[in-house]
Amino acid sequence: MRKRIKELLSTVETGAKVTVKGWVRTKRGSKNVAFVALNDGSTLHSLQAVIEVEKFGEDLLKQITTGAALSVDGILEASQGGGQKFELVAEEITILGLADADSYPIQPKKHSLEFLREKAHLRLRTNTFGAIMRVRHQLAYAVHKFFHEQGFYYFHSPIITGSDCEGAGEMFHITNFDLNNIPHNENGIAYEDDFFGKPVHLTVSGQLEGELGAMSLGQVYTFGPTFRAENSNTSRHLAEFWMIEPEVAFNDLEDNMNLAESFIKFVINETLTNCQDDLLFLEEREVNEQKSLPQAQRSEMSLLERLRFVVENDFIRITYTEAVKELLNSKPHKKGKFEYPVEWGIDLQSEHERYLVEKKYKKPVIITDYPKDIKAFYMKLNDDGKTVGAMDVLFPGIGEIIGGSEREANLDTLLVRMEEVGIPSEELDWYLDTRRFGTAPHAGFGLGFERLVLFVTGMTNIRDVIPFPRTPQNANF
RNA sequence: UCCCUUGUAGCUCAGUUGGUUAGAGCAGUGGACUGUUAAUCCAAAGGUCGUAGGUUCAAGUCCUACCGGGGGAGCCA
Repeated sequence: MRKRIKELLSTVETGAKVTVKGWVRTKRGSKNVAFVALNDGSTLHSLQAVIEVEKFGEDLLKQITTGAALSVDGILEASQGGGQKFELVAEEITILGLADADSYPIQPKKHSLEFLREKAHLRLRTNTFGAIMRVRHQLAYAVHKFFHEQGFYYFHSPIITGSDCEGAGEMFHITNFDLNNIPHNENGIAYEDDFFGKPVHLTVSGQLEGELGAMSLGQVYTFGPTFRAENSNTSRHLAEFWMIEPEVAFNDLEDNMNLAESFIKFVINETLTNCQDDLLFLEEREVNEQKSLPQAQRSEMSLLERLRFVVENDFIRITYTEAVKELLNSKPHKKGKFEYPVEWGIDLQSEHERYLVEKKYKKPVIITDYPKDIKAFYMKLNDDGKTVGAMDVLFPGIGEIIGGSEREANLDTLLVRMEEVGIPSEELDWYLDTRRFGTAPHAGFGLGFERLVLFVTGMTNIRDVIPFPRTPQNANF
């Protein structure tokens, strides 16, 4: 019977006859005996198969190359060698699939992440990407677990959206028109002849629909793919990414912050308890990676220390106004080190956020109550008339990991804001109905799933924490 | 989109102020080896130096453009 390696390695029982199927990581050995590291993806660890050369013959052994798929029947025994607890003494070997050694690109050696990015379909077979993907899964599972246990409902906001005024970024257009022959009428493109009868796009946010869910089911969350057609070429942006957006009726900004903080702590803690091997491997990987960096650029804490630190410490909570005051009093500002000048009303730049998070507080920081002019129309206008009930959660190395707010519940105030920003109210009539009928305070936030995975894995490029990244000029696989 | 940086063997890299036939490690191939741990040892093989122009007696090296990669910025999650 086939056993997964993860199961086998957690057993204490030797002498059992088992079948293992997996892919060859390395083969080594001498004249009489060969050792094959088999990995089946269930765990970081490979199982060493011990193969008597005489018993199986040179011809079979030659076919066992890095990347080949094997089925091995054998006896699980305590290992004679030092590198592992157990090994599988082979009794029968079936080659399920060959991997031509000349052309298989993944070698048992260190590859650069850049090279592996070009082989995204095969990089998943490396220790690093196996670990990342298992952690990613654990985080996704933890997201559902957290919300389910807190009484939230998983709410499926649409991927295809017809509202073209969400203002969260450039949108991808969807059409069924023959692009070489787009129908026109006197007003231009004849959208009424297209599939949906009007211009439609891929969603840039499920929030507005999420609010409808919250204003009926009480508390909901979305967790789905999100698309931005921005020409962003950075290590923190993807054209297709996964976003988590909880929305809670009757919550205010403070509740929202509490939810965000406990949520992040919960999901990180789940990986600490369930992904120890993978996290330890990623921690080691990071240490090796940073050896080539000057001391000043290395992280002060190891990966696991950072994760525990986030779980065990309260996030700093300051208002935008306090943050600006802090920046004005900071050394880099006084010495003129900031590229962008600081004054009340500006949108905080990366360098400002970095200073607060990485230099000043050295903790996750929640900044609230931003000037209304630099935030979205749906955020609740504060009593001062100048700021809104927004909150951004900033993480070291990542920047903004969460953006959220208490929503404007008052219809008239919301209409004024929409007019100021230039969003025609007819476009969002359905959304405004939440304020017309039984409006109530409510709040929510959006969390970029890949940014969370970045933080937990210690990776530095967002293209390495999603199986098949989509970025400008790149949609392979 | 802007700024910086980079492109040499399958991979990771070296290649001096421009100078003769471009090197190494790893992988792969052939062989050796008493249970290996990124096994080890020996041997042969592997290159249009990103592409196109230009400067020069001479270009991997200098200049220009384009293409690809990376980092930073903007936009954001």
